[in-house]
Amino acid sequence: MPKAYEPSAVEDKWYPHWETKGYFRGRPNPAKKPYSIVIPPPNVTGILTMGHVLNNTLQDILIRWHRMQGHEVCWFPGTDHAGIATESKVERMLKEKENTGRDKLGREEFIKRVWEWKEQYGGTIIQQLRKLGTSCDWEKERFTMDEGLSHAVRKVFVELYNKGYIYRGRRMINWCPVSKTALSDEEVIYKESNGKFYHFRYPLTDGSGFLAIATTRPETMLGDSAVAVHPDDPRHNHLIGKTVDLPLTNRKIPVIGDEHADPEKGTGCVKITPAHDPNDFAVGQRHNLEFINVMNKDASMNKTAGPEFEGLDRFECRKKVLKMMDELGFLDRIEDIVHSVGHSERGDVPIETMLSEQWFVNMSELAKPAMDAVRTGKINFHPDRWAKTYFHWMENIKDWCISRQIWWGHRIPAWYNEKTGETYVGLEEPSAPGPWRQDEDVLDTWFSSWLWPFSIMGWPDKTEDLKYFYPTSDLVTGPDIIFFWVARMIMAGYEFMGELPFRNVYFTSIIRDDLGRKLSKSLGNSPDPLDVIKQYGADALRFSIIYIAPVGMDIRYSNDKCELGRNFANKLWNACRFRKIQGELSPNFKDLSGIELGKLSPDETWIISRLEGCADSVNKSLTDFQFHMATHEIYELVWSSFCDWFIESCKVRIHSGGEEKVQALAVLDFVLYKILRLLHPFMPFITEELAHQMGFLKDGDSIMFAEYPGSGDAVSVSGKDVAVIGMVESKFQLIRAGRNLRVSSEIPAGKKLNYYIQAVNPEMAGFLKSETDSLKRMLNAENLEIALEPYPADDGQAPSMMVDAGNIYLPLKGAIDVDSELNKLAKQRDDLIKWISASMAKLSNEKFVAKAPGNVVAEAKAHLAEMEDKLLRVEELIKSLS
RNA sequence: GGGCGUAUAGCUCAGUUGGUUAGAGCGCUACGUUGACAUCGUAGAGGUCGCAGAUUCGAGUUCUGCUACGCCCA
Repeated sequence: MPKAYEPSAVEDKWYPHWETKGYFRGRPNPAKKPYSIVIPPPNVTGILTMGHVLNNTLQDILIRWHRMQGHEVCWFPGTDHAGIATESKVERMLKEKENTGRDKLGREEFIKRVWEWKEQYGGTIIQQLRKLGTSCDWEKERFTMDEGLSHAVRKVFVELYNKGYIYRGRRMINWCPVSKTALSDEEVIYKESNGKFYHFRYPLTDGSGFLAIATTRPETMLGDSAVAVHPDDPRHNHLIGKTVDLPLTNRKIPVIGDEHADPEKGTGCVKITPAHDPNDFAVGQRHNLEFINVMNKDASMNKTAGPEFEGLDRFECRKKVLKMMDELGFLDRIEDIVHSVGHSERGDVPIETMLSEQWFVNMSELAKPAMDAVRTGKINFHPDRWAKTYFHWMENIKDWCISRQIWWGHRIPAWYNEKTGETYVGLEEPSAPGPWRQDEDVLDTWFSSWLWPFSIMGWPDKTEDLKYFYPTSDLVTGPDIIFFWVARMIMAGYEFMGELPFRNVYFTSIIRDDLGRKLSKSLGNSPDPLDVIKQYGADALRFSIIYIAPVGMDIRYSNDKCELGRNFANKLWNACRFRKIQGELSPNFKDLSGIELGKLSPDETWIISRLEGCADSVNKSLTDFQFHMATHEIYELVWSSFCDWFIESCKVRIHSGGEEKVQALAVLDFVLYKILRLLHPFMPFITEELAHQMGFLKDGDSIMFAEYPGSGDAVSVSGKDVAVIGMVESKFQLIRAGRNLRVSSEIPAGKKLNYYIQAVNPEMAGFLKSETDSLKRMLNAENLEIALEPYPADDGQAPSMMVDAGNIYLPLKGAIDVDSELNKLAKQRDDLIKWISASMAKLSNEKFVAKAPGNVVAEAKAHLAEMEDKLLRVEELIKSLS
């Protein structure tokens, strides 16, 4: 074995092996319990990001953990077609490479080109996920535009239409002027921006004065159809019924009374543009106003805006309107404000709200069972506070705008009869006499994603997979898509399957850079996971990112944090390397068969109990989705308990040879194999490699299917063991004190020393004597004297340390700094006195004794006794020096 | 404006139903290549747990208010 672990060759070897052997396959098997996860489908255009790394590592941990527990496991992978993103990406490519585009090519040809692009470049991320070690059942990979999934989309559309949930209507929608399509409310991102409040005067037609209004969007005044004042506002309500001459147009518009006008805000007058603002739309409906659309689809001004403005971009138009209003003397003043402006997710420009004919889903009925499921705990969110966010959205759920004015996606299965105007919605083109024209629009990508948990399994066919693997077990995803995806999947699950889609939802943290900034392409602070894998190894990346992920908060990540995982892998590697150097594998490594448990050394009992405890709490942590805690447990077990203490102390037993060595090696093997299995879900590659290198597994076997350590298989924990384990801990504490004496006396670690130990009681003396060899080795001592008496004064004075097991002295033949030694002891004495007096005060408090639980009082008493005992010992040490 | 969250060591974070002297990793200091590992070892320093109250025998932990920062929704 090389001195350092080299991940890349190992990773490149095992992944194809696992995959070609079909180890990732999940097939319905009535003899086993099913466990399934559907991947949150990444965009087919996407590449692997740190967010995917975190998300998919967590899923793989759950998947591998359950697989090792003997469940029939299936992780369903795939990608979504990301309508707007993919379409604009391909269009950009076409423009650059061939100087052509969507409109030049025509619908059919353009879609053909997108498919070609998808076949050639799409799904990069699927290959990249393999580098991470994800054990998805790749034979089940699906794409949201596959025929089966498309059929599911059409079927759902038709069903909801027939139920009256889907309708077509002219409503206020969010419009992206760059992608030139409608968006759902969720796709609008509000950003705090600096803007201006422009104060205008509109002249009353009767010449009796002006109405002062203010707007952030002057260009929309061209579409104003009223000015509203509050009906109870004494300043203005006498004007209701009059008209104003809308400047820059030839229109007279009415002054209306409506409660939308807030007397507290500004002048109390507000301009009403019903075709370009959702609130004004409502006012327009109430008062039967004109809906005047003044914009084109690219947010330039249209003919209705007037000849002077037609064709101008909305921001150019704003400038022109301002200039002209100023010249007319109608511009009062301009005020700087900060307000939040809706931006389009993809185009990153301010969206337009406008009136448009679109398809919608009425969600109110769908939401009911979905809310019940979370409320009654059929579905659990982790961390559970996300349920509050969920309920807030669900209780205020709005109709979902699902039509998009793009070509890449599922075309809406609606046809219009060009003669009769009749609308037909169905799975196939209508056969009735036409001519029929199919709706031009496609559906929101999420309208296919929300079916993912069952469409991926072949719905609407009643497949074996559906029967066995649905509902899925857990879902792992980001909280940013709780509305887009999670909530809608729950609704779809109940509506179409009559059942929940998953039982647990784990919301991941959001990854930021080490300065706390969001990772983004434009900032250039987005590490490429493949580079990280190359540099540190996939196991290291996986382990590190889980280890540093705080519970329910954002992760601060930087590549150098992967050193933690890399070093840990190397530590494990070298522990195994050490074991290999000692000789052949023990035949009873699996279960210690043939070794009499009563004959285990105290250290061996201790490490086995540590191991069992760790396995228990790792299982518990994973059950509670506390991944971070699980990695900390294992890290501590391997590095500290196993390597620092157990391996070091067992060396003396190995070197002594004979039966002791045989047993020591057997325990080492037993523990190591368990550690590898415990760690496998987190670090799949190195654990598989080491399990084979060590000989724990035969050539044809995989650690993927080895039994996961758990509480059922404890080798020994009895009352006697508990006492032994406590003594072992005391021994380690004593060793630490002895080493401390060496360092503070500035004696090189390599120099052999003599120690004198005064044990705290005969039992401890007996134990320490039986542990002389291990103590000597770990203290690097030449000689060790263990007694019940204090260090004899006639040998001169000696620096000492007091610990639970007793006092340890470092005889230095007079070379002792009595003053500093006395200082050290005095400090220890003062600390003890402080604690004792606090402890006594507590115990003499009658209320404490009366009200605190018995065990707490007993513990406090025991503690006090212990402190008092220690104080006596310290005072004796001080006396011996002075 | 409404909601959610966070504040503990220089940094990033743990800290179970309140109960001994509050922990880890990184960083820092000193020493060290002793036959697994310098991707390492040994030892050490470092915290009035954001502020102010309240409840309690007892508060990092519960409650109220405040401050600061972050996210979501309008």
